[in-house]
Amino acid sequence: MHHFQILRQIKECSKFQLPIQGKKLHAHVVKSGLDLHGPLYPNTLVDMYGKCGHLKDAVQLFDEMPSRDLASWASIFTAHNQANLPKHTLILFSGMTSSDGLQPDHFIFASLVKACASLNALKPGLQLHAQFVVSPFSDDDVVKSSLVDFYAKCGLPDIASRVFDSIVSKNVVSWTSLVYGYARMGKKSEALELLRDMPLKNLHSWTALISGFVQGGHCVDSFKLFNELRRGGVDIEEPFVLSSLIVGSATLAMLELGKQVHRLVIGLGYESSSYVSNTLIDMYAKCSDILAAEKIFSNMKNRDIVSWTSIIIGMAQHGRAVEALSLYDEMTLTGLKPNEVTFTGLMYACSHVGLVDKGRRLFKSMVVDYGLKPSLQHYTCLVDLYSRSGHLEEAENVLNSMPFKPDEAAWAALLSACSQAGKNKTGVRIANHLLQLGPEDPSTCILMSNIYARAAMWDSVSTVRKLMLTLESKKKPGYSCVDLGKENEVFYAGETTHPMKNEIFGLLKELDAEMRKRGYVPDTSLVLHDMEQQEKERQLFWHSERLAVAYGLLKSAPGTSIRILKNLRVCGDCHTVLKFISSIVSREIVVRDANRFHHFKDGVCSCRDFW
DNA sequence: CTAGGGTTAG
Repeated sequence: MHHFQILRQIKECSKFQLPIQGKKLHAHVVKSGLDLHGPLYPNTLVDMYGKCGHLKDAVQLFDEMPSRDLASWASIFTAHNQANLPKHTLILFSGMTSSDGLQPDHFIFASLVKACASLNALKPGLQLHAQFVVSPFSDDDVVKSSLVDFYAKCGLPDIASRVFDSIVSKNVVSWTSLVYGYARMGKKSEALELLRDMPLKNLHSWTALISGFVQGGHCVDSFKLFNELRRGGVDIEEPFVLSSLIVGSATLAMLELGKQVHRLVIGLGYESSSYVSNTLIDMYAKCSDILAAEKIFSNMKNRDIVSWTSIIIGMAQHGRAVEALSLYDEMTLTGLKPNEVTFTGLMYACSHVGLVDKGRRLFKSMVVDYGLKPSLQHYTCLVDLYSRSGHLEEAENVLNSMPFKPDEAAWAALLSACSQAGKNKTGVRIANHLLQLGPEDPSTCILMSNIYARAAMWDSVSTVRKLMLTLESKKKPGYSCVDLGKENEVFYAGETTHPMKNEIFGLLKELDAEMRKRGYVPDTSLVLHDMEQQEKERQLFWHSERLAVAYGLLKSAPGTSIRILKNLRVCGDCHTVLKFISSIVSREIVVRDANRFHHFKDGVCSCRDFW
């Protein structure tokens, strides 16, 4: 074989992702001693390994190269970008200028800017832009296009637009980058206008707009656009856009909508895409249908770390911690390595069933066995674990020795434990830390106020109560949305204008009487204003989740579960009430609040009263 | 030989 033929074949391997054949050709080159003839083989081979996802081989070859030119560096950068290691791309770049003394060309600039874009690394990106402008390559449209994408991803659509204007021959790639930037920042009309004006658009462009809307939280708009895309008869030849829509359904917590997208996935034949299945697992879990999530998971042929992590977190959030932990055991048996996200789910699971030793071992295993660096969130989970199980000293030790500044959640976990264990002295110390930090969660304030009251520190009590009043005025209005399949109904606290107000009120009153017979005592400690007990109880009575439950009971088919989405956390009293109601009416009530899921059934909640 | 746009878990 002539060497140009071999080169062509290696390139074919990169194009069609055939690493095994590529490896054979590599062996052939080595055996024939051909790599001595020119610099093209190593570069082409590095490129091939990178594009086939064999980063290790690419790096090894790169390291063994006697001399490296700009193309070698460009290939190794692409390999790292593609392996989702953009950070390494930037680290390697400093070696390129320092050890090899090379200056970046347009290929290098484009790869580096892409790395900055996926990292959201504004500062290095700005530096590269400055370097690019004064370089001999400053006219290159591809680099400019990568800069448009970079500014779009960094949330700077106006700068993106200025760079876009400087592109001499704009193509579908540069247009799409800008569309994405506008969509993400909620610049709806600009994004739509741009899409309309595009001389050439493809599925890629539509997907950029739709996913941009989802990521910017404008999920309803993303569905509107998708309908437009369908009406326009665009062929959905790849499932990217479907993943975005599934994320959109999950964000909106609209189960029926998610199911509709799922049916479309099946109809278009994308059930086997692991990206799609992974988003479906998460969507069903977030829409409270954990059984459907399990079903997707168990039907998957090739489960990756995201699939396992999604189902583990789903289980943990739905209060099924034991299953979450045994899924982890099953996962490790298959040889898959957990990552930081997996451990977040596992620690969460442990702390919610009080498995202290297990949680401690997992935390250690994360560092020792897998070389992962725990984040603040992991430490907070650890503090939570120790606090809840009464290991107060250990909890405080973690707080004081962890390599992060503890946040409100971490301090509050310990404070709550102090309060329960009657450790007033420690409690006061923790509360003082919190006061300095400026707590933003009303339930943290309640804890602090109680601790100070027990220590007879009335000045501090009054400081905290003042703080609570300012928090109250900044608070988002609470609402609950009950999902009745075809329709959703939103209720705000104290709402008195609903057409079915009388029926709702009547039902709640009936339930209230029955609950009191069964021993319910309203907990008004969270109602702030100075008013009579009766008035406080009346306030609780009109909390949005109760209105939503009553409406759900009136409108839904007997025996079905009632699904409610709440934008804030469920208050302690409503939590008690929902437990009572679930047993009085023998119905399952599933509430997704700002933090987690609560499955109320037969008078108990899956969260075991801790949330 | 080498570069730029759209998808997943906290």
